[in-house]
Amino acid sequence: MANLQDVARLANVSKTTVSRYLNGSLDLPKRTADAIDTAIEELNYVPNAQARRLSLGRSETIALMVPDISTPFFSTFVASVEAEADRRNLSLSLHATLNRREREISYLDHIRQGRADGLIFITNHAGDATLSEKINTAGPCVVVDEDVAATHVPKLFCDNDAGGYLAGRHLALNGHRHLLFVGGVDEMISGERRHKGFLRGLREVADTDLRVERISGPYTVEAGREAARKFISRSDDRPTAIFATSDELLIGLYEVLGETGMSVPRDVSVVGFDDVSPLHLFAPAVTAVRQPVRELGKRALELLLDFKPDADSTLPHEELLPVTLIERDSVAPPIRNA
Amino acid sequence: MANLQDVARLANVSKTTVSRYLNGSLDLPKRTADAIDTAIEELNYVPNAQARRLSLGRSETIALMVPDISTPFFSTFVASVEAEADRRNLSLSLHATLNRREREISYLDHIRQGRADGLIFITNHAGDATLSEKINTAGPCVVVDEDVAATHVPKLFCDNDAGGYLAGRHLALNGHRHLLFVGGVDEMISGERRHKGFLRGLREVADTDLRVERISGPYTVEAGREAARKFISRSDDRPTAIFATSDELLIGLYEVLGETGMSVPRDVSVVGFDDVSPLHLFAPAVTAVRQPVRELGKRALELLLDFKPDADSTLPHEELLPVTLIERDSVAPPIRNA
DNA sequence: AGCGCAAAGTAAACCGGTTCAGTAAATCGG
DNA sequence: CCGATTTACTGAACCGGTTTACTTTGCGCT
Repeated sequence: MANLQDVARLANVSKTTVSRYLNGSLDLPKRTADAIDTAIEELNYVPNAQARRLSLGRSETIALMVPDISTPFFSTFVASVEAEADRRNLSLSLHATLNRREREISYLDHIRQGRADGLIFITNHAGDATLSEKINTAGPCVVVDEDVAATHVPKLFCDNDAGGYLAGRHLALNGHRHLLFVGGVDEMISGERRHKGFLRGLREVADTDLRVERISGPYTVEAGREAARKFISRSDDRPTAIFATSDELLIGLYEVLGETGMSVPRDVSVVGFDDVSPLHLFAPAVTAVRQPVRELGKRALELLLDFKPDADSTLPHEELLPVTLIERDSVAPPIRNA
Repeated sequence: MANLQDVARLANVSKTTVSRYLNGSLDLPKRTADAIDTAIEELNYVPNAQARRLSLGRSETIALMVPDISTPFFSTFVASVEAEADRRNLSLSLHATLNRREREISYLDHIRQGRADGLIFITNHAGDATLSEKINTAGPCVVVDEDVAATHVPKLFCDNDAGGYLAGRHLALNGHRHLLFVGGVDEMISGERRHKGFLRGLREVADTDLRVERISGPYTVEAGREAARKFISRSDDRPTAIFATSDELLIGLYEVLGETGMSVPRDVSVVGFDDVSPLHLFAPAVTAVRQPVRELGKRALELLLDFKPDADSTLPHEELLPVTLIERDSVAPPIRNA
C-alpha cells in the first residue's frame, strides 16, 4: 500500500506539501497539483484513516450504545442516528449492552480510549452511581430516551408525561374508570412519567370513581405475556382497559389475549405506546401513543455535536419531543354489566 | 491524558517494558509489575486505541453494510453480527446504503483506508460490474443474503430455493392451482431462487393445471401494496393464493387486503417469507417461511474471520442456511366456485 | 576464576499521517 | 537595482503506541 511519502516522492515534492494540498491548507500552481494528482492516481493512494486519526486526535466516529438493536424502536433509532452521522461523514460504532451494567460501564471507556469522539447512550436501568459517575467523566455524551439520575449531560426524551396523558384521557373519554397500567420498573423515569401523565389524563375527565391498577416490569414481550396472564387469571372485577406502555409489552399482551380468546376491544380496551411495530395490522389494529423515533435519533446526534451548555445554567439541558395518539380499533366503551 | 511514557516514567521503567508487560509478552518480577500497576492506577491511564491500531496495522473493527437498518430483517441481522463481534472484542462500524450504489462503492474503501479490517456486505442490487470489481479488490469481505455476480468472496445465503419449495408445496397441498408470486426484481438472485423453488414445490404436488403469475418488485411495503391493488383490481379469474416473498411485501399486501375487505384465507390464501416481524399477531396469523436470521449474522462474521479458501477451488465458497415453514392461519383450501 | 546462560530490562525504529516554523526564489514598487 | 513581499514549498517534531535487536547484571557450575 502506497503512503504519503510514496506519493510525495513520485510527485517530486515533500510529504508536507501533499498533505496540506489534500487538506486544502495550501494553494498550489496547476503543474504541481497535477503532478500530485497523477501520483495519487498512479499509486492508487488512499490515506490511512488510523494515522490520520492518531495525528488529529479524533476518531471521526461516534459510539451508540443501546440495550438491544433488534427491537423496532431501537433499530429505527439506530437507523436515524446512522443517517445523520453519515451526513456528517462520521462513522458509527454500534454496541448492544443487553442491559448489562458492566458492558455499559466498559463501553463508556471508548471515548477515553479514543475509539469514539462522543457517545449516545440509552439504558434501561437508571439508578446506578458508578454509571452516572462514569458518564459524567467519560467525555462528550448525551443520554436519550431514559434518564440516568445524577448525570450532568444533555438529555433527550420523548414527552412521556404527555403520552400518558393522551392515553388516559382517551380511555376516560371512552368511559373507562377501572384501568390497568402495564410497564416501567421502579427506577425508570419514563415509566413514572407515563404513569403520572396517565393519571392526570384520566382525572381530567373523570375525577371520581377511578381505579387504576399497575403491573410493573421491563419493556419486554415476556413481561407483556405475564401481565396478560395475571389479568386473565382474575375471574371478576377486571379492569376494562389496559395501557401497555411499549410495543413489546403490547405484543406479549396481544399474544396471550388472543390465545385465551379474549376479544379486543369488546372484552377489554387496549392502548399501546411506541407505535414503531406494524400495530395497524394487528387484530384489531392497536390504538397507540406514537413516539417520534426518527426525530429522536437525529436530534440526539445534533445535541451531541452542536450543543454548547449555558455557563450560567446549573441544571443539565433536557429536551422533550412531542408524541401523538394514533386512534385505531382497540378501544371501545366498556360493556356495562358488572 | 496520561500516555505510556508517563506511566513508564512514574514506574521507573521504559515505555517498552510497560507496553510488553501490558501485552503479556514480558514476564516481570512482582515488584516491577506492581510499580507499573500502581502508576497506571495513579495516572488513570487508558491506552490510546488509535495509536495502537496504527501501530498494529489493524483497526479491530469490522464494517457492516446493509441497505437499511430499520427493517426487522436487517436489524435482527445487525444485532446478531454485533453480538458475535462483541464476543471477539471487535467494534462494529455500521453503514446503511439505502441501496445507493455510490455509497456501496465508497464504503468499500473503508477497508483500504484502514477503517475496518473486513466487511460484511448486503446489497439489494446485484448486477454491477464496478461493484463486483471493487468487492474483489477491497480486501476481506463476505457477501450475504443476496448474491453479487462475478465476485470471488465467500457467500452466505438462506436456502431460498428450499423456502420457495416449502411455500409452493404447502399451497399446492392445500389445493391451490392458480397462484401469484410477488417479489424479486430481475437481477436479484434470491427472488429467482425462491421463484424456482416455488414452481418446483408446486409441480411436485400438482403437475397439470398449474397457473403461476408473478409480480416483480423490490422487497418493500409499497411494492406489496401495489401488488395487492393490482390483484384486487382484477374482478375475475384471480389467483387463489399469494406468496409474498418478504415481510415488507406481506405487510403492504395485508394492509390493502384489509382495507378493501378481502378476507384471508377465505378469499385468498397467503404465505409470507422472512418471518421476522410479529406475523403471528396479524389478522389472521401469517403462514410463512422463516429465515434463520440470527444464525445468518453469526455465521457471516465467522466466515469473514475464520474462512480460509481452498487453494484448489476456483469457485467462491457458498454456504446455504436452512429455512422452515411456520404454519399459521393464512392458508386454506380455495373455495370451489369459479 | 571464568564461562555460559537466564533474567530483566531497554534504545530506537516504525506505523502514516498533520503541522509549526521556516527557507529559497521570484516578483514588485520605487 | 535594492529591499520588501509574496509564492512555493519543506524539515523535523509530534500523535502514542508496538517490536526488534540488543545490553546489562547476577547466578550456577566446573
